[in-house]
Amino acid sequence: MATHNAASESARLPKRSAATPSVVVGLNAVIVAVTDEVPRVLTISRTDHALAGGGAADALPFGPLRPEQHRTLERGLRSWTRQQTGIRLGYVEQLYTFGDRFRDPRAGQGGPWMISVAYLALVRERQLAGSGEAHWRDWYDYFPWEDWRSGPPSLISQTITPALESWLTQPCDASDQRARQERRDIAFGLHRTPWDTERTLERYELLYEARLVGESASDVGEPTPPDAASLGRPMTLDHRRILATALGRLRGKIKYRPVIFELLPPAFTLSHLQRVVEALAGIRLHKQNFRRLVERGGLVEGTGQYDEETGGRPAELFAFRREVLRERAASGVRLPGPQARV
Amino acid sequence: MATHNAASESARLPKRSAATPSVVVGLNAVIVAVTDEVPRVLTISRTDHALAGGGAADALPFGPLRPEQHRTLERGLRSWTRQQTGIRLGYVEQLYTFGDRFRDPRAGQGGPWMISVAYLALVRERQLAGSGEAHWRDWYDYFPWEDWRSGPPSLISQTITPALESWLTQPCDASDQRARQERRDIAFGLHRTPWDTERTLERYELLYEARLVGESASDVGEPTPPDAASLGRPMTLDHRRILATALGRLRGKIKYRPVIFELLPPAFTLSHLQRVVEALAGIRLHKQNFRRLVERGGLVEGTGQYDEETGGRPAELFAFRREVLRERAASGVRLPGPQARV
DNA sequence: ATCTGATATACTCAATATGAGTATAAGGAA
DNA sequence: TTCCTTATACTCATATTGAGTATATCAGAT
Repeated sequence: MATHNAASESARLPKRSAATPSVVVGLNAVIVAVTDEVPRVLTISRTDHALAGGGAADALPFGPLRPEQHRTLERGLRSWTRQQTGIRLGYVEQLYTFGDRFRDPRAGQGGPWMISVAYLALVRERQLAGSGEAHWRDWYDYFPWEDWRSGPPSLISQTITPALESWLTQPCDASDQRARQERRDIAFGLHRTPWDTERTLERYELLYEARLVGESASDVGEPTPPDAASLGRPMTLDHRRILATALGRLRGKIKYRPVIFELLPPAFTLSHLQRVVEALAGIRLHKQNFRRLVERGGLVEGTGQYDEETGGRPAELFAFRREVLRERAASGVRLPGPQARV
Repeated sequence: MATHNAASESARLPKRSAATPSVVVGLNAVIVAVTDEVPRVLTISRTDHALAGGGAADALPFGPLRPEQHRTLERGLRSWTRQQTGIRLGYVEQLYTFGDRFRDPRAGQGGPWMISVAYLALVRERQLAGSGEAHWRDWYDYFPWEDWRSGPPSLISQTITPALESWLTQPCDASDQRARQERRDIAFGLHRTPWDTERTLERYELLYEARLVGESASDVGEPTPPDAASLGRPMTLDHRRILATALGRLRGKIKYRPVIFELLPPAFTLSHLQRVVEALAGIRLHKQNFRRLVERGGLVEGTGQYDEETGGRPAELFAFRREVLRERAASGVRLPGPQARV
């Protein structure tokens, strides 16, 4: 079940090709797995010359497109990923193409421009090989404000809201202030606005714009802001922005396409399924209703086998029903609003 | 309301930058407007040297990224569009990056590789200036099987289904045959499978793979297939594939984000709104329920003014409620299943 | 004036879906 | 056995949907 672009990519000759300067295309992978109720992303720690002081920072698996080797963008991505992490990707979907913010500091203004095509990949296991610099990390290490499974994170009320308060009042223009306030309320679910699990990118971009995360300062050569340490691990360049995009996309996608099963073994209990969904969505769900949804929706079928390791009554093992791809409609896992833990 | 990447693009230096060959990045725009219940897309007719025989074919507005001029991908796109069509784009969102299928026939194997970043743009008016080769065209000219507003198109039962039947039986392997049949049924809503308005790309790709559309033959240098004339206007290279992607994405998006208002004037009647949604979705909707959905959902508010030109009882003019962006959730126009015309 | 044919808008009603439970079943450990 | 744990079944009020019917208000014909 790869992306739909397997045989569908393109190009077109420019009218004045002689004048067109070259661009380097980078391929980035956000590789996601869920184990032990923790959504993990594969990152690579290596010294980053682009950072002031040459400090180490996490990066996504990355490599430039090599037209002479890679037959397609996606193949190029798979090849780089295998080289750097040892993982053979299964489900892959294109996320977004990022293109204008960073020119490489070493290359200067005359160097080639880089755009990067980011992909989201979902994997089951977490075997790691490759260069040894690759690590699985809890993605809430990068976005601690996104995990509401134990209720609203105190980080939001303690740190983020106050810090944004001063950002709000920066512009003297009253209408700009109102616009900022509205953005903040929508993004962080303040003032009667509900928390929207999918607005991950909006939230990260707001924090970036307010100069609260590490990257926003280092991008312009300023010192690290005071709250940056509590606002998640920083990443190289804009990789955290790419990660935020991936998180939001995945949270949205599990609601209407059965991609969640790409993260699960062939047989699983309904509780296991629910815990994986909750890990990704960052909220708790009502157990009985979740079962009803998933069973009535025909997403799964019982296998007749049982998992005895649950610590209580044994749970039946279920399997994904592939026929659901035909029956369509909302063949994902619908999520209700967040639910506080009892 | 531009895309969320306004200040969010990226790059990363390759490990071995010396060895990295250059790639040319093309920018494509799918510009959509709806007038008189017809969804239209802006295309450019010009002689296409890439086609065998140098025949003319429709193309999407296109231009290569010029790093020295364009500060971002999106700005490059806006600039090319304005040059070629005279249109200043408003709402723009990135669609997909296509990358592997076509190398330019003129450039040969040694030439630069092209990838193209496609965007979807929604506009209100349809003023045209520019080079004079730009035309607004009914997008169902390109996808005649996608318009179900007058019931299931006879094209599907008369032409497509029989033609796919012979494609089905080509592979001798029985399991391949079953897989093809399932793909066909899901894509075209055959055999108790419902018609899914969003599977536009799957449908086009199926027809392409079955060598029924003009492009699939000309891409491999074969003569035009017999049914190609009835299966929609062909386009240059893979532009029709890009268009199919755009159509599917837009059909999906109007269900959960209020982008539809980008296509409407500031004040509109509910019937007008409904006709625009129907034009895009390609299906008819139940009028009373549509009103209820849109009003109860708080998407619009009455202006107190009336349109007297309806031919019946005057209709109130409504305006989009921007506050809905805060209230979120399903702030689009939900679509039920298709409904046959009476 | 009023009838006809439009379209717009209001209201009804059954079927279904959802949110939030309670009740019962089946394991292990004390 | 009792208690604790997790799994699964069932209930029920409320909200949402699909599919109508009923009424309002215009233009133009009779």
